[in-house]
Amino acid sequence: MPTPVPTTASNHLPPSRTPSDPQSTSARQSSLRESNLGLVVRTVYASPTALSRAGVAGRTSLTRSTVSRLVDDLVAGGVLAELGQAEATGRGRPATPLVPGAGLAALGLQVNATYLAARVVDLRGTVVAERVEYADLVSSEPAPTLTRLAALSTQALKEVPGDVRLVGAGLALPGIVSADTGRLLLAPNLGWADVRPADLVRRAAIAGLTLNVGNEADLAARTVAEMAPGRPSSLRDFVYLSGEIGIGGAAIVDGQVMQGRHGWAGEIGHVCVDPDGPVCPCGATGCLEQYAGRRALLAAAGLPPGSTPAELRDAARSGGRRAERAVSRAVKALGIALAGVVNVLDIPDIVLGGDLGQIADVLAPGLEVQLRSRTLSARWVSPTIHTASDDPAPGATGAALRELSAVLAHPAAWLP
Amino acid sequence: MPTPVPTTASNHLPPSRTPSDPQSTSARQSSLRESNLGLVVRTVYASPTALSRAGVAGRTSLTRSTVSRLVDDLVAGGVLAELGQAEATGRGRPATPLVPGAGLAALGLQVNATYLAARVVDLRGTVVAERVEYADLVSSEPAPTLTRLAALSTQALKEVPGDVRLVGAGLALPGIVSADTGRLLLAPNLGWADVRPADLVRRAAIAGLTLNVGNEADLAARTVAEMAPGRPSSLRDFVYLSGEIGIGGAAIVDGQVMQGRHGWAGEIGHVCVDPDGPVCPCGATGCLEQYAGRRALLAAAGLPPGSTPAELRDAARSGGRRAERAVSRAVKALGIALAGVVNVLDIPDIVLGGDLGQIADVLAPGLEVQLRSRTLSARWVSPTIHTASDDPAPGATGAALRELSAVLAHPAAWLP
DNA sequence: GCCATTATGTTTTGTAGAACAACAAAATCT
DNA sequence: AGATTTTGTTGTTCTACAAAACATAATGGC
Repeated sequence: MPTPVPTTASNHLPPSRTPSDPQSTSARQSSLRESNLGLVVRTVYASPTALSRAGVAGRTSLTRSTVSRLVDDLVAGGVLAELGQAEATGRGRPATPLVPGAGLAALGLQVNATYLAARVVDLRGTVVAERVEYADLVSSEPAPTLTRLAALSTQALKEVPGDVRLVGAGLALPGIVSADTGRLLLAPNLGWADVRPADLVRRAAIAGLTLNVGNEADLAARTVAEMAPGRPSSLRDFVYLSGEIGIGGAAIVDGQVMQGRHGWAGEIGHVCVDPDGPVCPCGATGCLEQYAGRRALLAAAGLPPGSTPAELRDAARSGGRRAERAVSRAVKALGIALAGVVNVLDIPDIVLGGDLGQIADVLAPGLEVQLRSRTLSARWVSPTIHTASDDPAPGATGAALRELSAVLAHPAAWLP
Repeated sequence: MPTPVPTTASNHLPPSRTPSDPQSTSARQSSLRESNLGLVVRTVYASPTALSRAGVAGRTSLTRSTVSRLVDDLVAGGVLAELGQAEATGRGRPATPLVPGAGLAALGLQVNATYLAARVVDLRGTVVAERVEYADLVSSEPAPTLTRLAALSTQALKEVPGDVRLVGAGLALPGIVSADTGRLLLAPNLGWADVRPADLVRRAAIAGLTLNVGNEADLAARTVAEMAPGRPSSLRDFVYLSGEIGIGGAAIVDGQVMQGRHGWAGEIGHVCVDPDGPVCPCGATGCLEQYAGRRALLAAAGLPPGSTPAELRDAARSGGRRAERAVSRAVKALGIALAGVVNVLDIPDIVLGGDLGQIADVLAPGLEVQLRSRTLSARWVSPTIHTASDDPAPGATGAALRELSAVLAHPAAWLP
């Protein structure tokens, strides 16, 4: 059974607001060590090839002796591991390659309108265990749904080897979330409002850990920003669009999710695209969702509500007139909304995920044209559309990644 | 004459991108000291009342002895000063009040469509010297304009007492700026493109310092975020709108200007408000500027192009039909654009500056209604409109503040 | 095959900076 | 006047890193 870490599990989440000053707390000797532990860990994790102690010393400006001391502790704590086989590297004593440890992992859960998912991901980015269950959760009840999710989680946890320690549990939700109180304020498509998931999930189903909730798009965007824990992808700044029934979004700046004042940033789905457009359940008019959300797209294309995004894409590609019109209407709306975002945020890379990722190839060309003509910065940097990999439940992975990132940020808390 | 600091003057600007990891460089003993020096400085500066050494020790978790050592060095370097008179504070040995030093100051310059300005601001926020010259700089020539600015700067520097050390020089420009190369890429209203101001201003006019350029709205927003160097105002997160001929903007998150990928974030003036709206010189259609920029407002109100914002406001308040219509058209456009920004950034506080600040009282009521109906978060946090204080050249002050903030961030670099 | 060379990793010693504790200073309260 | 209280200073101890010497384990030249 995975062993929870009671002393540190509750306070390992970064504060809900991004800290402005580098160190707002006093620095003592131990902070030095903590900072350098983090530096060593991040250096090893970020490197595409396995580094040795000397390699880490070369990349950081630490000495070999210091790195050695720190690495020894990190290996003992399971954050790093020594790869036994020394690869032949020319002259000199062969190096001991260092890799992320496999002894620490995190649990990521997700509730979406069409599925439930539970995943356990370790520090290497390996999915240790996984359960996904498809279901229609539109206008569902929170309690029974979360009970089903807990069952999935329990099943997944049974598959986790006994020597793996769980460091945290996260839950991705498609709605407005108050991370500090652990409350889901509103999830229009689930029909949920003011729910505290931690109260409805048995503690045993999450290995006794505190359950940290988060917005689905924010967490899914993490899977784009990091290919594995601590290993940044080539995109450091991008806007992620999560197309489902509604449209969620997140802005990633320098690899970090932009939270905003309350953690509600990224609600691109309700940017106004046309003041005279259709009324949105949110109360405003002409919201992006009313043009590029799943329901709006399928309805405009004349497809039955149960159709898949792939069917829409195929219809548009094979010359279906209504499908083509629906797509070009969505492209225009996305172009207006995203151009505004690019102008305001200065982030010219857009990643399409969820439904929008699946129809990205019919959206991207027109969208790039729109963005080039509507963004001020296009004359210097051309906006680019990317497609997210089609993970069945990116929010679950992202929730686990968020928990694991706490280990990389402050490894000292997880050392014996 | 002010003495430049050659060894540190060139590299005291924060990197153009916000650093993601707290310490990406190795921490040694000296980093500890640097960090704590910064902590002490920020604690003293941020406090509304003068703190003693013991007071600082109480607020930070440093010991009195450590604070004492650090404060002694900071006083010697001019970053802090001891206030002679000990105020009676009850029992015990009277405390020595610590205040920001007056020995360090920065130069802030500004070029705008209607004026040139030069200011010297010290660490206490006192304007040591100032020159403002009004002029019509629409479609002007960069070289002669910057020569006039240099003359203003030279005059202002003459007024600076000899014992004041200048730590940096900044220039606020109304356009797209590439901070790392020191280049103004485009300033539509000045008619400037691809200008390197540092090449056109004599070094003597900026006391031999390197001239750091910045966007006017970004820098003006700093004057709202800080009432004095290191003293944060009550607003920690807000969107600043700088209404001039064009409309510039900046988003401030936790007291820091959001830069974006290239430092071009905040271009709210070119957010699309109506896809079928008028064509904008930028190439897009229905940009906010076409509704709420000065020219658009005056034209819609039927006032001559040379009119002031105050005249427009008075016309609208005294029942001028066309003026009223112009204002309500601008309110609607601002509402749509700002609602999008609030939805994406989760920053419900808006500060109106420049022309928009002057007509804020006729804009604010309607604008708040618009925002309440168009933002998703309004049901939990009501969006609020604020007005910036009517500083004649907020960009110049902000440019100086940015230079001074480098001293507060890394005081060690300025100690003897 | 043996020894120089080279790079990795460990041990030892030195040092900087903060905590801790004791003390000196300067006021108020009784 | 003496006890009390708070501020600021002066040693001493402790911790973590740097620097340098040393140990280790490979390759390469003869």
